[in-house]
Amino acid sequence: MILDIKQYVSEKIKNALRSLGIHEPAVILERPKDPLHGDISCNAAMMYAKKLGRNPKEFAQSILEQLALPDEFITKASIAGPGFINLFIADKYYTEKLTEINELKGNFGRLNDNSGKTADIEWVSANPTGELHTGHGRQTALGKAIANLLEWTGYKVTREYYYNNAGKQMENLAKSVYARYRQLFEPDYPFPEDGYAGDYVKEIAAILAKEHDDKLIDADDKIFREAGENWCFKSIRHTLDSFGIHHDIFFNESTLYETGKITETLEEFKKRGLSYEKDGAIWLKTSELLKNKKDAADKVIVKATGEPTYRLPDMAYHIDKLKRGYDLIIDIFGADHGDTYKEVLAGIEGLGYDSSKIKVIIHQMVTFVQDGKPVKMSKRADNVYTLDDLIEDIGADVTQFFFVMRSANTHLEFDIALAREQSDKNPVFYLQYAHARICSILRNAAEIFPDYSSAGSINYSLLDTPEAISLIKVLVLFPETVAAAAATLEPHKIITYLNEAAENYHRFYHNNRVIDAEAKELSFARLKLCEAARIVLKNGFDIIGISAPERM
RNA sequence: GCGCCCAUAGCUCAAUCGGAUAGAGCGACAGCCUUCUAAGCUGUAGGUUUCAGGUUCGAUUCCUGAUGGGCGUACCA
Repeated sequence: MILDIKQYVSEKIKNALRSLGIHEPAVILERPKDPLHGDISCNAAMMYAKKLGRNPKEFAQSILEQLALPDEFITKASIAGPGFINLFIADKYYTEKLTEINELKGNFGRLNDNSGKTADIEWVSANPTGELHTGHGRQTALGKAIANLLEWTGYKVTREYYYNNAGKQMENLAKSVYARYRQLFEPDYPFPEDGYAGDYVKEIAAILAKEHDDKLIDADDKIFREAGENWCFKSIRHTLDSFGIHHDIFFNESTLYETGKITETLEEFKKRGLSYEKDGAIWLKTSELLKNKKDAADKVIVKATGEPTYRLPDMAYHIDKLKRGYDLIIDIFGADHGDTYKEVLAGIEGLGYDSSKIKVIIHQMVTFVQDGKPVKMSKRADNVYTLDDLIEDIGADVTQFFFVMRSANTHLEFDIALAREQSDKNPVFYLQYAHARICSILRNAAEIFPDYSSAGSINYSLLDTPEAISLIKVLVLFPETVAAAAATLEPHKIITYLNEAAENYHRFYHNNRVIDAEAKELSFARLKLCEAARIVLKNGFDIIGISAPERM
């Protein structure tokens, strides 16, 4: 018996509504918060009673009569509150679901809602002008989890990094490297006022000095730019690597120039009368293109110097991504980019492209706190606390978890002291501990019951304690949790769910002795439940991007 | 000024498409280890969901306004 209980119930209620005169009934099913309200509740009576001029509770009764309960899967039904229909599902349904979990293992929770579709997610995309710092952490972690989440719903996912090694910022890096290099020979040589102050620039300069001594003092900017770029990019990739992130594509902005896509886009704007010249620059009529026209000013897309501003290549880039034919395109930015992406989307829409496939995730800023006080971890200071430092300090799992545990559109307070804590206070360990605990039991079981792994049929009906039933009910919800999290691109929903799963497991463990040499049949059933719990936790960890330790 | 985001327990945050008695963790207090991992479990205390209206059978959720905070408002990205 493998069936989707929600679909079963939904169809049944729809039929009941049809026979009561509702032509195209929409049925919304929910899981009540209170277990006393059953396993599934339906608000159809309240939704339709008014249209029919009937009392909701009385109408609920009519629906109930049409349902002909109890049946094989629904053991009990009741009407409660203002007119909810509450249904109680047979334990048998849940216990047999365990078989499904244990068979699917690492695939339990994988959906095929989007199989055959492709998605592209572009994130991090920091310019190679420095190391990744803690401010990059949130989007780095979010992108990692969201990419996983999309894969779990069936998408074939391309992970992409937009790489910009041209422009003013890079020149600035070149000048900064040059100044540091020259200072090695002339300590009084001035450092550019807005140069990159980080120590890493000195490190780059030192490498150049070691290789070339002072022979580069009159050398072209290019050599300093390249040295800087290479060093920074290597550093960024190293950080991503230690975070377990691997991009499939590093899309170099310069290719947009080389292939003529920038000029092409610009010409198209001109042709459509969406741009004009003023003060030597080319302006885009963003005030007309933006949907929210209030106070929207036109923006420069080509500076008086002839160089495009970031907007133009960004638009050409998104057009390129659209043309690649993905079903879904995701960008992740911090709140400081909140306005600019709208200009980019408005621009490409102005050129006739459909931007509805592009979903932009804007996450709010992160404050690092220690002992209740904000801690500065900015890039401006000479001694920078990098993302690498953070990972080294608290570990990749904790870093990933803390950045992903809150909804992206709310400000994140990152408690660095709590994150450092290798104890029960740390919410990551609560989850991982549950996993390690299960692994330990399974190891013990292998010794005590050598025949467990080859056991034939399992008597799941022995899983009849409230804790066991409650745990199973939570485990069964994993696939729909994945669907819900993916639908809104919110991986924190997985964490909220995993907390509930872990909590239920710990309670089960505490009240139900798993291994009992005197009660083999019961032990086997409970071990199967443990395995299922382990699978769900592990799969959830895979999505949010943390490890599943077997020992702690 | 204008735009976007946010406001929920002492603190950090959840809350299913608008659902029933708003939930966790931390902190506080009180219990549970001669049994499979106590990084665990159990209990107590803690709320006018910032405020004022509106829509609805029903609002933390949607709408309007106010207040407070974050981020933008570049010929930087």
